[in-house]
Amino acid sequence: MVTLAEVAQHAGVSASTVSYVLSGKRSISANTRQRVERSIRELGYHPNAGARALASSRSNIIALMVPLRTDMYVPVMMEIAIAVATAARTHGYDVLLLTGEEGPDAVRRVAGSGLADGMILMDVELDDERLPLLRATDQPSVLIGLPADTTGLTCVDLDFRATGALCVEHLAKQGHQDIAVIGEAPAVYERHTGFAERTLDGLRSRSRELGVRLLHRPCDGGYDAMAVTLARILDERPGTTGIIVQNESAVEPLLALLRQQGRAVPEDVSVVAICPDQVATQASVRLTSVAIPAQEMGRHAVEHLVAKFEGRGSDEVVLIAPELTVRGSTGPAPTRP
Amino acid sequence: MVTLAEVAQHAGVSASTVSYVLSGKRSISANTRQRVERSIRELGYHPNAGARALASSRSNIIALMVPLRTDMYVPVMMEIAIAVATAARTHGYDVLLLTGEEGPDAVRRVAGSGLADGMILMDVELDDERLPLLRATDQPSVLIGLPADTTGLTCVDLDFRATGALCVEHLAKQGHQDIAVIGEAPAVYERHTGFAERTLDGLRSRSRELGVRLLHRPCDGGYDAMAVTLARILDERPGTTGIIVQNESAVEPLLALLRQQGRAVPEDVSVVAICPDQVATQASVRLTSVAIPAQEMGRHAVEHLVAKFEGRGSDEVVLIAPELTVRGSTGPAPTRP
DNA sequence: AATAGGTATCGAAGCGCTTCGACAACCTAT
DNA sequence: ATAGGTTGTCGAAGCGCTTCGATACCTATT
Repeated sequence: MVTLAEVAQHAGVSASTVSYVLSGKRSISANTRQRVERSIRELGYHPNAGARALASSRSNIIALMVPLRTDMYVPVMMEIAIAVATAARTHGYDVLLLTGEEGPDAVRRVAGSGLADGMILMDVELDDERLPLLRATDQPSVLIGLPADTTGLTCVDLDFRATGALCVEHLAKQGHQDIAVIGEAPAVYERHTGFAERTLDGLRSRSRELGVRLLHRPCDGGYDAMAVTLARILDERPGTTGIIVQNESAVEPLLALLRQQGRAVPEDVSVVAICPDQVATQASVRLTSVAIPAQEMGRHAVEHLVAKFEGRGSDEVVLIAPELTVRGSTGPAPTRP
Repeated sequence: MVTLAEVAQHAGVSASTVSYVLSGKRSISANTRQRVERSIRELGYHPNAGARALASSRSNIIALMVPLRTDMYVPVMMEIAIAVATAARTHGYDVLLLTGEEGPDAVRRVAGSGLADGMILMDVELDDERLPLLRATDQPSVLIGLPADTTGLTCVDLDFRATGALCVEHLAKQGHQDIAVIGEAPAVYERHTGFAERTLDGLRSRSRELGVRLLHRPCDGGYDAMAVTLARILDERPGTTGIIVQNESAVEPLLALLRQQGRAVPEDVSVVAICPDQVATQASVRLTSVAIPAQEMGRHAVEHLVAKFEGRGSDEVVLIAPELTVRGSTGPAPTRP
């Protein structure tokens, strides 16, 4: 392993000079800089991460806590994780992957050991058990998702309330009076996951304002669960003409079932999905949808965290405005025979 | 931040004694050990990761390189990543998430900086550009996936060759003579991804042995691509009665299309999928499938890597035997009218 | 001509831990 | 009673880096 000292010797300067070339924290003459850089290249020098962390008390690592669960939005989670990792690299940080397995203790461990300079938490619940710990340490952090109480926290999320409202609006504008919402798995609501409840909130209040009828039913993914859920919905509200789906793994089963029952999309039923664009465009019907901006969320989270590291941070809630893309699955409500 | 020295003082022992209590590398009297452990608890001490890494030249971190691409198997990748992270924790390691973004340089950077003690590479191509670098460093590593040349490498993978063979066998045994294979996206084959080619290999050689006709077509995910691919297949081989799918995002579109064309599964067409169990059980038809054992692969990879750290490692290729689970999507070939 | 202010570099201290050799203190077998 | 072995503990030396004065030189100002 090549060390700083070896580079210094090779370049004929002192170790501190090499360090300053690397960090740019003091001015170095062009001549010296070039000599040092050349030595670094020739020797194939890489600074030792541990030594660096010890001396500077900064690890240049961001911890990312992803949920262990696999009952929802897996591809989105993955996309966010990759976006975080990629964005972090552009700021000179690496990402440490923490699973839910360890629970809240992971927060303590990471903060205590100086393993990471800060952390990003995904899949935050409304009353998340990690939050008290987070507030207790002075560990800089950013949440992806919105807890009930955001005081003293920085959060990034899609504005799910607005998303719900937007979906209802779009359908109402086309004359749909009876709208059904196919939601996430029941477990997601039982956990009081922020985004699910907020979406529901937006859906309900906007439909109240617009005077349309709304029926919400949670639904596990998969064909069978969807079949049961859809049957119940149509039983309870036979006049349903608009459906909003917020569950990736229910999308395709829903479309298959509607097709099978001879209900045409969008002639008989309009469908709006809340899902990644990839799902919306690859479905058997091009779905009108509100996208989950995974990339953007990951990027924002990293940028806010890095800002905090540099002292320019502020506690703030960043809600990304939803965008509804009209594709082929929505149209005017059929006129009642 | 509490330090070792503070713990030592609090417990009335020397720093080295505390260190030995922590590492267990020298015997410590029960009395002393308890006093030290008590002090650790009372002070809320966490060893500093950087200092530890510097002094011991072990970081207790495993680097995991995931592909950046999102054109295939995203949920599987995520599942493997989580399995790796979880398994790593049980051995006292954390996981650093590296994306493909940085390319092969990441290998150099991680190896050079001592950031990680070893690395796990996912999504290995047959002739992967990271491999020469990996062989050049003495960085312990494990691949998930199989390159063309495995000398000096440790690899873990599902035996995709056997998987292909198994699928053909199952269909042939039921009397299917004309089998179509719906493969991964063309890009996957162009990249020479090991698993895709190996599967194909197994499919081809077994079908040759069994004397059944096999038609392989790559296919991008999504409904439209699937529609085109299926039409071509049925055009070219109208007598096709067995279909093998190796592309998660083609599964549901395929089933929808078959349904739409009035081809019953499994009465008219038998379908075997190569996909995670979750997909197979949640599809609109319970799919006979060969599962991708993501958990097992992640766990194996970590265990082999840890074994290498401890000097018990060996270069070896671990192929996990495929298991075909019969569900409702396969049956005897229809007798030709 | 003397001084102030920059700029470029060095030396040394120290970050918090691991680990090696030393050494008491005790036990056991002669 | 003594040599030889254990066992438990300590002190000190570093691991490779950052960073804080200090210093030496150079240019601009009075």
